[in-house]
Amino acid sequence: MKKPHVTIHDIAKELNVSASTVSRALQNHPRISESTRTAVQKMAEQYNYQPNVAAASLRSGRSKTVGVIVPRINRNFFSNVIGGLEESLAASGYHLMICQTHEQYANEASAIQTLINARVDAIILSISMETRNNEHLQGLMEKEIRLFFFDRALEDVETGSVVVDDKLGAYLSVKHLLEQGYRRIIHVAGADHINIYHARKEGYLQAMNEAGIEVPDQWILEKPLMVQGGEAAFLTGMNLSPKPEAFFCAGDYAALGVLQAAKSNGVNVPEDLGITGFANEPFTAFLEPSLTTVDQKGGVMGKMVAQMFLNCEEKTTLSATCEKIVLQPELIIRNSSILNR
Amino acid sequence: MKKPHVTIHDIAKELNVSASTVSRALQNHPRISESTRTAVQKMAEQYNYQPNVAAASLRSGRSKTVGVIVPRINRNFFSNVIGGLEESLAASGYHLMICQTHEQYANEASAIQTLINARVDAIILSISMETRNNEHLQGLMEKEIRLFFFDRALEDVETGSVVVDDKLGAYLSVKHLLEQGYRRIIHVAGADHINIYHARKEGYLQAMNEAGIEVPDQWILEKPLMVQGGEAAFLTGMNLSPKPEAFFCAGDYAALGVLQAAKSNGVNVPEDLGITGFANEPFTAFLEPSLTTVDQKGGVMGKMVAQMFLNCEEKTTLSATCEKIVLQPELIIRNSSILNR
DNA sequence: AAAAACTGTACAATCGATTGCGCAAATTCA
DNA sequence: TGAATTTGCGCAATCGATTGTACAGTTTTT
Repeated sequence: MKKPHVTIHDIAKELNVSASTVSRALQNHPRISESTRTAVQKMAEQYNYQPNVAAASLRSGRSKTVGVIVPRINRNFFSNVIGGLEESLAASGYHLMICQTHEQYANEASAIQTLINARVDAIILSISMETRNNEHLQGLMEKEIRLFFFDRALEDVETGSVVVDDKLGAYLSVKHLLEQGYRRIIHVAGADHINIYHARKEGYLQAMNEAGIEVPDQWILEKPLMVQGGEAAFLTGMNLSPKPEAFFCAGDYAALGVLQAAKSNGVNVPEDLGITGFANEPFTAFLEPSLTTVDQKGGVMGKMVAQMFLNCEEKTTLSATCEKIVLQPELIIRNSSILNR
Repeated sequence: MKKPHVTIHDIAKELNVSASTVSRALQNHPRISESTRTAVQKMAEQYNYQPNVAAASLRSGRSKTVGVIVPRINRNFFSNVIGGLEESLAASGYHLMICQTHEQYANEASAIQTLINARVDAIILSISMETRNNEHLQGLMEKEIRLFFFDRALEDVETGSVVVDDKLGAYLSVKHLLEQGYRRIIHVAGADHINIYHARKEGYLQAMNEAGIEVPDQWILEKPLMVQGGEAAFLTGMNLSPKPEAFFCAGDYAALGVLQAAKSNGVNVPEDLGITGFANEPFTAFLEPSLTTVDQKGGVMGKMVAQMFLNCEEKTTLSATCEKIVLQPELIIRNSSILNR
């Protein structure tokens, strides 16, 4: 007893008008009389008519869906962004199609193909660690699919983006450490070719520079930003002499690694060693000591990208798509970096 | 310089055959000769032909997308499930369309409508806290859209589901507490009309029962499973006399609330009070003491639902869709529940 | 009053892939 | 050799919505 979907033809037949009139009435086309318009709309309501997106998409070439590509969907930051995107876009009748790259370029390229194939109206992308060029994005230009970056962006692609001011976040974090009295501050850095990690390093260097502190190369430890990377950084760093007084980590998991290593080596945090992270992962609030970190405003970021896309859709000008929004990060000061003296 | 998408007609023209031949060749239709088949496929490859999903969907009525509805996408468990789903389904050429309910029935109903409207091939659902009946699911039957539940399921709907054995998880957790020597164990429970929370309570009761412990009503505290709920439960529970010796919480955040309240009230964990949670949120490993909890196998669950759906797609029998898979949860024993005596 | 402009609607093509039907050529069978 | 079957492929309808064009009837302009 399958009830088929109601079509405009069903409505048309019921009202003795043509399907095109129904279509126009539903779009509030000016050339449809008030009376038939309301009649059609009432009938559509009554039958719970839902337009067939496939048909509309086929004809119009626009699918009312947006593709989202993230490294991993189950990272707190990314799922927050997706949450924000979903809220804003669903309100305007758009759907989300989600792909993960697992930080691999090949997956990213195939996700792009998949989404082109699905005729998405736009792609919202945060590039993988492996991504260093934009070859895989060429197809989008050819097919005139809009592209937006968030958080991790390729510098040389002219397109809209919403990022957080990573340099500022790092700067604030390091400045805070300096104000607390920590001087010899190690930076546990991420892969330098990713814009955000590069920017975090820059912020670190600027803060140190302004404080008149020379940063030797050994103070910058590029590591995988995971617990193990943090542990490794701790061991390497604590072998220096004089010993470092604080670690500014470009990621929370690395900071966690440093913290755990410090504890198991009998180093007191924050008294003997200050630690700050980056990302405001939920667990950071519950660590002991709780971890100072930088919030990247994932939800807000998602909403802003959505808004940027929706703006572009309204004015059909395909230009003006390359607005670049930079959000202010928020330094969240917790116990891992507070020296009471 | 927009390059339009390549269609079967382009390929047909190039090879001087008809579009239908191209279509059949690409589907390995038996009535197409080996030679033209390979010629078509080679040409399709060369032109990087991608079928237009909208057109295929319109004609065939199947969209090659699956709708997923979760309470919140940025909860660790749900994003793990989605990750698992995405991996398995992408491999078979399916896309995911994701909606969140924010635990509200109205949102769930409208998400269903949205997905019906998008002509998804199936809907994979974990119901919201507010959902108590299946009225909003009726439309799916009429439209013959397959439905699968994961984790949170409605008992009275005949459809496939993958859940974790919540009762067992709770049982194992409470049994572990009992083996450690804790006797007066409070249960911080979730809303009882949700199958999973009901099952966790049952597991608790069974373990207590087997240990010959009578559970007075006051030991079961139904609270919102968040930090505040845990704090409230701690305060209520510790007012009992004799004082409880452990808290088994139906959620990790509630357990965190209990833990924090215990600490700020000078109650030592695990010496004076054992605590266990449920869900294996990432932060639980980093608490002090680290929190004993139950892992729900989110990634595996996602993969299994995906597999169940794919199996149904193969054999076009619309029956046999109501297989019910129950996964074994894993008790993760950490420091918050270990009494060394 | 004739011409011009506007209103309201229908017709039909279109988007791209799928598929039932039909037909000719090739092959098998009697 | 003629009939029956099989093979290979094209034609044309179809899915449902959109949209340019046409056209009759009305209203406005000159």
